[in-house]
Amino acid sequence: MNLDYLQTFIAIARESHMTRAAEQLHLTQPAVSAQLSKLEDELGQKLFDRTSKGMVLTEAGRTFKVYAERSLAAMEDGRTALDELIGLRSGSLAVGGGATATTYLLPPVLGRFHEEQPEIRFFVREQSSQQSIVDVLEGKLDLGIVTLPIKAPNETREPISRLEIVPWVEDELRLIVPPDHPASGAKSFEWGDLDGQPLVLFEAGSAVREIIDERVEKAGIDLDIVMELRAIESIKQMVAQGIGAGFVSQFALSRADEGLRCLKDPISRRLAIAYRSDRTQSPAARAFFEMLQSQSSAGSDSSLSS
Amino acid sequence: MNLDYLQTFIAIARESHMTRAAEQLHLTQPAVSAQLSKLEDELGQKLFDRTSKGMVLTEAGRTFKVYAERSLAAMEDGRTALDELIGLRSGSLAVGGGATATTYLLPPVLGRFHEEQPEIRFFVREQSSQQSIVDVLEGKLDLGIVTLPIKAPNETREPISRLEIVPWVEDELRLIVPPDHPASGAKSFEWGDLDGQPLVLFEAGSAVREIIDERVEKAGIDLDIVMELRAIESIKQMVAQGIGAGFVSQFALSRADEGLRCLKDPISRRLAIAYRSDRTQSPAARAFFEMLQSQSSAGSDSSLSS
DNA sequence: TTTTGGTGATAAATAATTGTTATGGGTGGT
DNA sequence: ACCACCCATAACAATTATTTATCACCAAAA
Repeated sequence: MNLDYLQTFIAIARESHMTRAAEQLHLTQPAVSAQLSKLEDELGQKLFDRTSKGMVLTEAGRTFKVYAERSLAAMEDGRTALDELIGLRSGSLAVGGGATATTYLLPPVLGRFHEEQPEIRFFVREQSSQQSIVDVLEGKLDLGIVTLPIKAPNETREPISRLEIVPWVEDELRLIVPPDHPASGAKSFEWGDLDGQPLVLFEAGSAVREIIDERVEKAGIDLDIVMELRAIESIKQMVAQGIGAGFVSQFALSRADEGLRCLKDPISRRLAIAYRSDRTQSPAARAFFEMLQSQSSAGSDSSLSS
Repeated sequence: MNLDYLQTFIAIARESHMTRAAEQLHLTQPAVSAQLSKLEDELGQKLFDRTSKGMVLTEAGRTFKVYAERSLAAMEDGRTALDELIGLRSGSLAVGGGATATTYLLPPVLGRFHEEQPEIRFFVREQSSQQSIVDVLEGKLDLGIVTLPIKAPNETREPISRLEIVPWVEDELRLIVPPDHPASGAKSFEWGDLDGQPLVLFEAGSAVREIIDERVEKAGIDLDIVMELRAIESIKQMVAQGIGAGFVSQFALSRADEGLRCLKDPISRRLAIAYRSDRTQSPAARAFFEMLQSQSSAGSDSSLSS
């Protein structure tokens, strides 16, 4: 059963005239005649009475017309819905990332995107890079903002082969210290300065924590970790309260020169965008991905709010 | 665009597997593949991501699926609606007729029909035979109960050629007189008896009145028409009140032997069923027509209530 | 009455679509 | 490295749709 038949049927009903309907449909009259006959055969009932003046709907025809129009309208709506997806006039976007990304990097970009495409709905999930990778592989996320290097996950059976990792922005971790700390006001620090000092760190398992742990081990010092937290703002508050020093992303600091840098060996990390290259990206995801990339190259300042 | 494509699309989405979908559809895998490709080409977007494990809906696919199902459901509903028409589980029926038919003849038949086909809706219109003919020709009525002979109408441009007139029941007009009338209790009358007598008759233009007028003229007598009415019951009431004698259909009388007959030349008329033979009769109309015919042959008694 | 103009239906040839069989490329598991 | 399974593609066959030309029919006009 062809939907064109329904279109033809509707046209004949509208015109009450087969030849005129044929012209409108850019078909010849015999073609229309054949289409209608097939439709009638398939439905088992005559839809029109043929008169010398034209076509008159039978009761069956009047009854069926409603449903034919409904069916065609549904298809038309479907086409429109797909066009809206492409035109970013509808659709949704799921993005995952760590605390730094979701708290400081994504909001300005999301704000700008939302301004341009107000009809797109967002889902932003703060979670570990590992979890973001898994979710991207399983299709739960369109895009994941992760810290490099990534480790292959073992919690999923999805193949990792087509996971695309595109480097995004470079981040540097800075040491922040309480106001009454000896190093307060300094521009830099060395690992030896931290030996035995009380520290407030991200909880184990986070990407930031792993970087710190690795550096600490290399420096051969002992840390006095007095607190493990999940939120950057919490760490900043704890440090301000004098509980200890802590490491946070440069993007979490209001001024670019804030925080102490490790001069000899800057604690840098690269954030990347992860997605499945073997899955069709929704138009919204593609558009947002491109905005992410243009933002990273344009604004090298810490806020990214350009 | 073929509706089978939508069916195929739905099947693939349901199975997440093209080959399995093909089996269910009794097609080969390449056929299904081609259908999906055509659908995707027509919509301008990929509906599935092809993986080594099977098919995964894209956002476009998820979006479109809703509309595809809606379109298919509408067609299915349309088929069901047509089947219900045939099975007399839905539909409507418009019948027109004169006072005798709509008041005394149709009710018992309609009652029986409604008992058998309770889902059919009726429209019964009491009007002149002329108007019924016009309405049948214009498609406003499925069937018309008319008094023979019919005259060609000139109020419509519809061709009269295909108007089918099927004789139905024979009716006899009887004279009814007031209780204190000299002829009260008699079985018959002659036209001479009515000369100068007060009479209560149907209004001019009705089929019954035309028959009476014709006979009166032939008999060469003068009538004292004191009242013209439209409803049979009104005439009976007026006669009962002693206002004058009147003519009514035998079917309007409770007993078959009631009323006075014109022995020498019974005032008979034939009622007929009119319909357009060049229009498809709805299943309900056909069924009702057949019931009308079987009733007329079966019950020759005055009530037709068998 | 015959004629004429307009209706949709039909026949035959052609065009387009659809389906099948056979095969290939790619991916993931053994 | 191979195998099994997925879908895509190619070539051919079958089916379906469309066009052109023509017909039968009806109604209105001559």
